[in-house]
Amino acid sequence: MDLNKKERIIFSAIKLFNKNGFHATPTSKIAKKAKVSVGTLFNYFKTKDDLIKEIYLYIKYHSKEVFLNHLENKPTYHDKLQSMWCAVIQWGIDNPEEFQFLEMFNTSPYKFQIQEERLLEEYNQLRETIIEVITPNSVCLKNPDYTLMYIDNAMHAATRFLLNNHIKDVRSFEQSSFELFWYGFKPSVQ
Amino acid sequence: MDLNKKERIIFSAIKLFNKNGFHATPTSKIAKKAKVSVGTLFNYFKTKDDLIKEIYLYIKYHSKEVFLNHLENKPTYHDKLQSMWCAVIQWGIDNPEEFQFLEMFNTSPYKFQIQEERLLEEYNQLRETIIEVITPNSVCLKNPDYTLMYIDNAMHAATRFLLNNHIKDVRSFEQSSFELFWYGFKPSVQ
DNA sequence: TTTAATTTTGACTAATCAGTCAATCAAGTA
DNA sequence: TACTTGATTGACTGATTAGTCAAAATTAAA
Repeated sequence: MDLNKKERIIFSAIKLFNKNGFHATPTSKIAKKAKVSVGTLFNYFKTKDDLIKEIYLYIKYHSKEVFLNHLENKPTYHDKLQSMWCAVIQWGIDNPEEFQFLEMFNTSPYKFQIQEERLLEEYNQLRETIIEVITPNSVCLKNPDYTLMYIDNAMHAATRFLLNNHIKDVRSFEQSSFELFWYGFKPSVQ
Repeated sequence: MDLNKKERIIFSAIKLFNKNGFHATPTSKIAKKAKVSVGTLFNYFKTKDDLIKEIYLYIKYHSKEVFLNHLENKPTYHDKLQSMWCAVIQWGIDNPEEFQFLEMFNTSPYKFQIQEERLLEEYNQLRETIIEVITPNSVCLKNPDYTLMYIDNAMHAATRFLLNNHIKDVRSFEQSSFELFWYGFKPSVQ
């Protein structure tokens, strides 16, 4: 089991799926891009659907620290969220292909085929932590699961905007996008 | 040109694409579900890719009023946005299949193949209106295009949550989700 | 009713694809 | 070196698919 080879297949597949979609990306092209034979690809992944789902899990496992690491060691919950906000955006900048793949996967029917216990467990831990962080806000408490999803979505939107447009000053964008997220639309009273 | 027949094909396709994805939905199945022959399907749509893109445009044209209609006739910009917020959520509830299709299409490579002048123009008008509405907020003015996308995304997130979870009291959810959007995370000072 | 024009049909085709497997290769071992 | 084990290969296959087209059905016109 050559991990290097397996990862080469995964990364080639991510790029091709992003470019052509799941339907217009034959396994033969993935294998060619990964400099591997079709036979090898099917040694490492049972089926094409399996490959797609494994890519998702791979990215999820490799990116989850991004969330958690930045919730600790900050005094206020404003700072905790802001720190996570910036970290997620930075992850998107560093891994644009993985980011785009996640967006595509999450809106596809594959999403509902994922039932990975270990992943759910780890993310449940993340869930608890974030809920703890947002607890001081009464609105959030009404429906913590919605709030969780709302946060995740807002970070994704910011990252997507940054990736699709040419933003020169990332730091400044992180700042003002978080400000909109944090203060909302109420005209600021300053 | 039987419009009824064309719409039957479109709606059958939307449902099948949502269920199985673009790649695993043969045109033969779409035709069968629409109670039409394959030949007829290809009479109305040049290719399968063409069908997919036409569905997107169809939904866009048929849903754009939802945004605009609710920005007028409200006194404050808080009320305008809230009115739009509720209208979009209601549209999602009334048209869950169209909603899901849009989400799938928007994250797919097809998105970048759309270059419909007329649509861009109509949405540009919407863009101007919303920017006018949000102008009083200084944060939004820094990057109005981001704000626009942020609003759209937040409404989508709320709708998606409502569709994927069993929310009994829609009115109350509309209220509290908009509150989070409007006031942000800052602990309310009441 | 007859004729002409238009729409619909579905069997068919050419192309493509996921996945297989016997043969080859590479690495380790004695 | 000779043998064993496991990974790799890519030509091949059976199944599936997008799209065609000549014939049939339907509609409109005369």
